[in-house]
Amino acid sequence: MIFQDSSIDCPNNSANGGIRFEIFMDSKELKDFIFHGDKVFLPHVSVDCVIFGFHDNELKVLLLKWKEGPWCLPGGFVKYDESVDDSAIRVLHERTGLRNIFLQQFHTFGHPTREKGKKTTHAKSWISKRFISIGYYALVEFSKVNPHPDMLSTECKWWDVLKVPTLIYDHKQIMNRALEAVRLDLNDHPVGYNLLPEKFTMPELQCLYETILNEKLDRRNFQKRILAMDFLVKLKERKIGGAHKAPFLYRFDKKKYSHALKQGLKSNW
Amino acid sequence: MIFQDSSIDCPNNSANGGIRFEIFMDSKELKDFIFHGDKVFLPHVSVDCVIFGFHDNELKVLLLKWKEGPWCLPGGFVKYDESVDDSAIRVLHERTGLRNIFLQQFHTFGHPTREKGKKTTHAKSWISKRFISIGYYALVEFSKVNPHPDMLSTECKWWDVLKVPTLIYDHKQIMNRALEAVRLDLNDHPVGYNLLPEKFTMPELQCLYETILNEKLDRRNFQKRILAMDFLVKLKERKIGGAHKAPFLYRFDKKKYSHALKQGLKSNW
DNA sequence: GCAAAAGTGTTCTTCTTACACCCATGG
DNA sequence: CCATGGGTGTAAGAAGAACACTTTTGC
Repeated sequence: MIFQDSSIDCPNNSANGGIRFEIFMDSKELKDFIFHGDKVFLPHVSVDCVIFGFHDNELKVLLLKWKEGPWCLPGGFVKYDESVDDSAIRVLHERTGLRNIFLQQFHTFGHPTREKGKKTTHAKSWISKRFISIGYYALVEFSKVNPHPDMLSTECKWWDVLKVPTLIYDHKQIMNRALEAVRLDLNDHPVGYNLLPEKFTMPELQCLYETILNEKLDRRNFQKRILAMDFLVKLKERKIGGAHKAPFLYRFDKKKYSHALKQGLKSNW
Repeated sequence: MIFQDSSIDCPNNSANGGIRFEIFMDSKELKDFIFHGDKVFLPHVSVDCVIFGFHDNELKVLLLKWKEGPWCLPGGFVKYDESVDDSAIRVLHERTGLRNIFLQQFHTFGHPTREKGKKTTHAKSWISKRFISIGYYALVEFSKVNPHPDMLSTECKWWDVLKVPTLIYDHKQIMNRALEAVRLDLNDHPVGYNLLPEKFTMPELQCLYETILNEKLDRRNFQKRILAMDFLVKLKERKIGGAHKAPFLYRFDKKKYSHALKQGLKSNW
């Protein structure tokens, strides 16, 4: 897994202050990109990011809508001197404004017909050629994201993973594969730090797990198991305001959480 | 995982009859490859294969030795109309003579300095440029392999994974990552079909697992657990000729084995 | 006061681990 | 005959699954 610094903290994520969206805004830059992008980016290699968030008890995925076109995953290209991981980090920052995101490479998609129906209006451009795409998934805190379309898109918004529309090329497969990867990773890595607010309740955490797994879990067993993993701190406070009995708040123990992330856990949901 | 046809059987693997090693043999072809390979292959993308075999109670890995150079993993490039998986399949066939091999993509390596010390005798050639490499591992039956160097190499031979020499670039890391991937896959996939002869004994299978995991396992518990997975068939015969009590022979139940491969198992070694 | 959600422990079952004795074979 | 490896089963411990009652709150 990748963290953009050694801490799991995200000190620069709050609000949008100081974030430079390094994207091309006008059509001159778009033309430059299409006709001269190969001066900057490696040909034939792209990065696609499946960005997951959690909101309203739904697992969300951030999608872009192409101008007069279908929806797709946020993606990008690899600069000549940039690592592939850094490309994914850059894409994530450009689309969400976030840094220090939990990012994981899960598969590389390289079938020659994966971009079926690719339009060839600029057939000679590097961009109309075949691309091999390296898939990453990210887990981000929904409320901190400022969705931002790229120069090819008009819209950038969250979709419920259960209701995503038709996606371009093989992007639906990529998304499903990312989901599988997240579910598998749930077995040996703690999840939640980047998906939940700082303080959260046990039922909220359980709902997150249930949503990712798309399956109901037993309340008592869930609590026992999560607490046994020993990376939560139970707070004195309860969440007030909701109907019904006020649940306790918890937060992650950053140190233990990081350790569990690196170390791995033995658990099967 | 990838099988080159729907069966896990390897009917074409025995001996070398009819295998066409599609490699370049003389220096004209080598020159063609260096200066015009980019007409055939995608630039900047390569495939590296970590080919594991099992022999003499050792986990082996197939390595190539470059002319006047270090050892490296067998690798190759992706043809313009070829899927990345097929490139790996092609590399495997060219180096081992085998088809229908168990092949698994495990990670893509894309750091810009991963090929540290890359020689630039043909600095203008596509081949001296930066490459992003897609890692595959393969599990093959040692005795059926006919190691075959490629046009850049003088030697192709098996090494004990515990004794591999210094490898070029980041190939040692790639190998170690492949080992991790195999060990993880051991948790939810049966292993052995492509590593052991058709008939084998329980101690042999256990030795395979112990070698992969680099850890001793309890004889009785191993047997219970493996048999509970229900993809072995116990034969009436025993293995004769060895010293000591003759152990029973087993074979894989092809149907159940394939099913377990697709379905996954729940097990933690 | 009632419906809906949250707090909390115990039992049963299953899986995992640890462990020992007898048997066959070659030298 | 003995050293070595192989065949086999059981008992204890750990982990997972199933499960119920009481409390709090808003309406």
